[in-house]
Amino acid sequence: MGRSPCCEKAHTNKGAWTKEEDQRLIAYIRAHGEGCWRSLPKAAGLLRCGKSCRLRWMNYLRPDLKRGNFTDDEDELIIRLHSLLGNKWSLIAGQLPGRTDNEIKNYWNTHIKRKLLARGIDPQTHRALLGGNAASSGDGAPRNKSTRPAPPHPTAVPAKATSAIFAVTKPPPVPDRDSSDYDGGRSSSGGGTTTSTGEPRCPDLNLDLSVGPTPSSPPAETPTSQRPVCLCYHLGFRGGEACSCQADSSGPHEFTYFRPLERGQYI
DNA sequence: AACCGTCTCAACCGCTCATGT
DNA sequence: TACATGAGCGGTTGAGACGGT
Repeated sequence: MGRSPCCEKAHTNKGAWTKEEDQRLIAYIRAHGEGCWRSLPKAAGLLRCGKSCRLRWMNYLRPDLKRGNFTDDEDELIIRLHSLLGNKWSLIAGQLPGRTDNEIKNYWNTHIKRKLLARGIDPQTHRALLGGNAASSGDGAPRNKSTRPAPPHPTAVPAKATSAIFAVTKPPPVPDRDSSDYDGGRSSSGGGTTTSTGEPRCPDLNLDLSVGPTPSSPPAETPTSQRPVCLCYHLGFRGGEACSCQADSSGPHEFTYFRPLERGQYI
């Protein structure tokens, strides 16, 4: 629709990446960082579309990726985050160091949906399934080509509002492009969820739920209803486990805490 | 061993959003 | 302000792996 293709498709490879292509991409990014994806393939001598290079790097080649099975804790965290955020895979991935949005999305579709259904929970709404027909609401039949996109998540933030509402409290910018969580400002790797050492950074759960511009001026007696919300607490992490929001409350935000979820409780 | 159905996950596609001019 | 461009996101696809018969 009037938009030029992202690359000259006639001269690009498609399908699985070869080892040689991987090596070229890795070598190029090591030498030059993740610059302009559009021009990267040519510069790196790859017959690939820039998007394809980015995807390959983000989902497979990044050195900080955690390969292997998801742990039960990760399962539960994904479920809880999904109940809050809906299909915002990049946001969810941002809370799981070393995991990619694509990986989580696949894992959700292949494992967690089924797990929730087995628990009698609708994977889209996170509510108890009613009777026998609830499984029809976009359940574990991802291969059905007639499957329509799931309806908007009842508890999720509307897609358009995400950027305004979830103004993630970011750490200071790190100029080092080697640190693979660099994302140029908005990325699937999650607004800097991990440190360069791979440590989880719970402060990134300090999602600012206030509508409108990210608060930048000092809050003079911020009304409770307008305070940022600490989701760590809601997710059951407050109090030293992984959340440092409380410590951050000396900063510009004074957090409002959601009551934590109880065992077996979903939103 | 061969066939077939199912599952998994890397990759693609089309769209939206952010940014620059 | 409007438009162009590039980056990123989420849904979908398809090849290969796997398990059952």
